[in-house]
Amino acid sequence: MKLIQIYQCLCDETRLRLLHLLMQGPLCVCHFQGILNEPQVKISKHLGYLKTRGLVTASRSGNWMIYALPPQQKRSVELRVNLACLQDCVADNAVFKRDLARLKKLDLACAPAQIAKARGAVRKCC
Amino acid sequence: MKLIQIYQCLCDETRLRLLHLLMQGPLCVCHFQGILNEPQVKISKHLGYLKTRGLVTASRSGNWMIYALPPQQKRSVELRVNLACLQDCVADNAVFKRDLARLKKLDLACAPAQIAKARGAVRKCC
DNA sequence: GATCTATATTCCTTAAGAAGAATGTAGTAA
DNA sequence: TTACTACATTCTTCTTAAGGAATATAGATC
Repeated sequence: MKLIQIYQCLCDETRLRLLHLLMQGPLCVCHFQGILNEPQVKISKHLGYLKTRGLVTASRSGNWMIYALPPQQKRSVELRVNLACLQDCVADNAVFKRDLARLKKLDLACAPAQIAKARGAVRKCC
Repeated sequence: MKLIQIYQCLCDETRLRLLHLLMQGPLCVCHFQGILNEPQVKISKHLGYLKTRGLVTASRSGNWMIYALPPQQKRSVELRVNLACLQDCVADNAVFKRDLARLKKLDLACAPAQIAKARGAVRKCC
């Protein structure tokens, strides 16, 4: 069942944090590293786990891999409902709030690669 | 985090079916056996898993163990939201609908022990 | 006390998952 | 070509989990 796979993705804190951040828009691996402050392997493997189960998509942009949630119209009902649910549940959580705060700071210094490129932002954003 | 434990409970189909049935009210192990058509060990162990993580409560009534969701006011926000979410997600699923149908049939022949007792129902309900 | 019933626990096997170290790779820059 | 950057994969170790067979236990019945 598809639903089970969603729950499997949701039962690890690192993955919850990744998904939570992705709800704000696409990001590349180095952004996650900076925000979560976790080693690259760990981030990369969890993103792979999410990708295998269809919860995120990946696309390359130069050296960067851009991860994103599937486009709205492609999200299953189960995914949509559970993402909303997740957001409710972690709204007051310190870790998740800090992640969001860091994301906002990051956005000022360095937008996601897609956007950064469009803006002609500095190359070495990560 | 408490939320993770909830998701851990939700990522097995058997446990989803158990929780889904419990949303209709308390049940004992033999009821689950009949409805899910799964061996006793399996049911019992999954109920134990749920109990350890606080998603269900257990109380003895004679030979029977009655399992139930925690009373409404004792359910965490996370649990409440996720149970509602689960109910939405499986509403159209054949397996879960069949479980509900069987539960209703079961109720006619043999109410949960608590109720059965109160009604003076036949002893050997399981 | 002996037996039966409903349920739990233990033991075993197998598989999946998490984490880190080391290494590989695709694309960029010089 | 060489070197660098961002990321992925492989290998190993450890832990958790699932399922079934066999056995144990608590309470009811005789």
